[in-house]
Amino acid sequence: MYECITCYCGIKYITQMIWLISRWEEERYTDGSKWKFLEHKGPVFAPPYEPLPSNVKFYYDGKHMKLSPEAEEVATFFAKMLDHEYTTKDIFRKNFFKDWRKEMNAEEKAKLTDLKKCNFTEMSEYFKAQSEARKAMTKDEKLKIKEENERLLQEYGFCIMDNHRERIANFRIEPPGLFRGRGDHPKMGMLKRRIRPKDIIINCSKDSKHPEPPPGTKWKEVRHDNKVTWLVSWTENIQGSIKYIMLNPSSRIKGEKDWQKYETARRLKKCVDRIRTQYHEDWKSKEMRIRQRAVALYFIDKLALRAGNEKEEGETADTVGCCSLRVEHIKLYPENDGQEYVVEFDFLGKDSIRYYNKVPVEKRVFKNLQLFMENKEPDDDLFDRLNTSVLNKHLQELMDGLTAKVFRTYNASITLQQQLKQLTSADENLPAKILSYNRANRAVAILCNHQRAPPKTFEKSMQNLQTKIDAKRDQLSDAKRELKSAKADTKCCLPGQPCSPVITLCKKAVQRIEEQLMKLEVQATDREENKQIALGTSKLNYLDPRISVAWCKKWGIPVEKIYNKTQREKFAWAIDMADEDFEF
DNA sequence: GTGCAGACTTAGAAGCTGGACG
DNA sequence: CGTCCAGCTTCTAAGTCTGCAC
Repeated sequence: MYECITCYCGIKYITQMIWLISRWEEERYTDGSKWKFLEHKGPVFAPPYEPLPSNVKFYYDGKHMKLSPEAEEVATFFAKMLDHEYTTKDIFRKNFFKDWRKEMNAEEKAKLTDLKKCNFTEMSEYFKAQSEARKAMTKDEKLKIKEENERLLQEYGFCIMDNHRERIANFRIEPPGLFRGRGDHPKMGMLKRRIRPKDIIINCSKDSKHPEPPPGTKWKEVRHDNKVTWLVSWTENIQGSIKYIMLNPSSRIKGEKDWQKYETARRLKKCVDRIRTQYHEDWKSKEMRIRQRAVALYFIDKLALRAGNEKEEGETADTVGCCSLRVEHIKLYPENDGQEYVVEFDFLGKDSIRYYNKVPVEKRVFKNLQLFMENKEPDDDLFDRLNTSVLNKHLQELMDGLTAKVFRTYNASITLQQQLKQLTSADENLPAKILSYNRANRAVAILCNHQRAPPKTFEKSMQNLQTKIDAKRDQLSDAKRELKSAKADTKCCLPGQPCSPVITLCKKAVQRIEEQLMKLEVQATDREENKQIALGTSKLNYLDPRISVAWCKKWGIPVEKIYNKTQREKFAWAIDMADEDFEF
């Protein structure tokens, strides 16, 4: 018996033949519909607020004060974050206090006027104790919770879309709390409201069994829009944007889209030379807007910058992408460290991650940049005649489906392919090949500027690893010594004659330890090189998985070595279809 | 063109867990 | 058998891009 591998329906089949036509080859809709049938159970709401036990006290100006449940709940959000840097930031505190006051009753409002006089430490201690208690639970208790989670997952975590039972990505509604923006976000600390059934729009097919709202409540709306893929939506109160519940990356609908994305990038591969020639030409255009477009496109292509949409000032952190670069974000050096025409980039990109890079550029680009910056203030737009919509309209004319982000996908994937070719050598063993893979992955992560905060435990874990390596070295020299003495003892290990069993054993031991040592050393190198670089984002979003699958097949590397279970599920389509000669 | 809503992808951090290790 | 931490999972913010109204 074979269980269905194309979704989570659990149907058992007698033969595997059924998958000769895999789900990736099922017929696709041509009219813009995303599905014909959609049935699900709706979202899981955040658990209701549980008031604190009466012995956990809040103090204002040193004096105990009993808070109303509404005010108390918001206070606990702050208390839970007390150890976080956020709560020391002025904007966070100001926003929090303003929103907290809105939840207070008249009496509280009159009394609580200064956040500095609020003492949340007992609350904070209480939550810490709770989390300790959770950790200290018995196996049985933990198992119970696990089973309950599993039950919830089985009931709410799946939907039926067309003929498949699909996993839902985020079936739980975001619980209320304090907004944590990234970087210098002007709204950090604001209260994220609790979402109620009357905020929720349900999307499902007419002929499905509609999800029921909790007893005594109503949905905002139930609609049947098969031109979109979401199951549930609501409007969030911080930015007023819409949030969605959608399917897991393993689903047909996400997988097909992902596949399509890489196919678009492969089409770019076929015409990228032509496009490059054209923008080189356009640097000479007599129209300023065309020159700006051409220089911006050059950056997007060469440096894998994001498009850079305009953002509403004061609503979000001040971050930029290519089209929204300002004069203050670049510096020009006619000559720098022996190189000519160097541009220094220094700006905050998505998630307020700093992009810093010094790159030599063509003379024409350099001269154009000088021209664009003439008579401008530091906070003026570098490309004042350009925005993402103009740029994307132009790209659309160059190739069907071409937008700025396709360049990132294309350059990431082509870099991986080329790096793998360059770095993999046939005579290396498995750990070394995997190191090569990670290095190729790393080259892409650096190109895309995927950074992470160095893990808090980095230094320590590096030290631990070094200790292990030292121990392994000692072990190796011991093993070698033993081998030597074994040889001396038996004397005869003549050519052509089998060694004594003792010697064979010793030799095997040495070999095994050498391999273990090698593995540890490789691990140390890998980790050191990875200190501030995040590989996950590029692996998940930019690298055509078929390149990796082909590489694995070519070198006989089990795909599990580079993709964990979740990743294999997401990339099932690629694992299904790529053979070792796949070329991006 | 511009502004905005909407839908969807991309992103790093936080939280959790299971397997290695003493 | 308990501890610890790396790797995985979850979370949700922050982008991109399209389409529509004016």
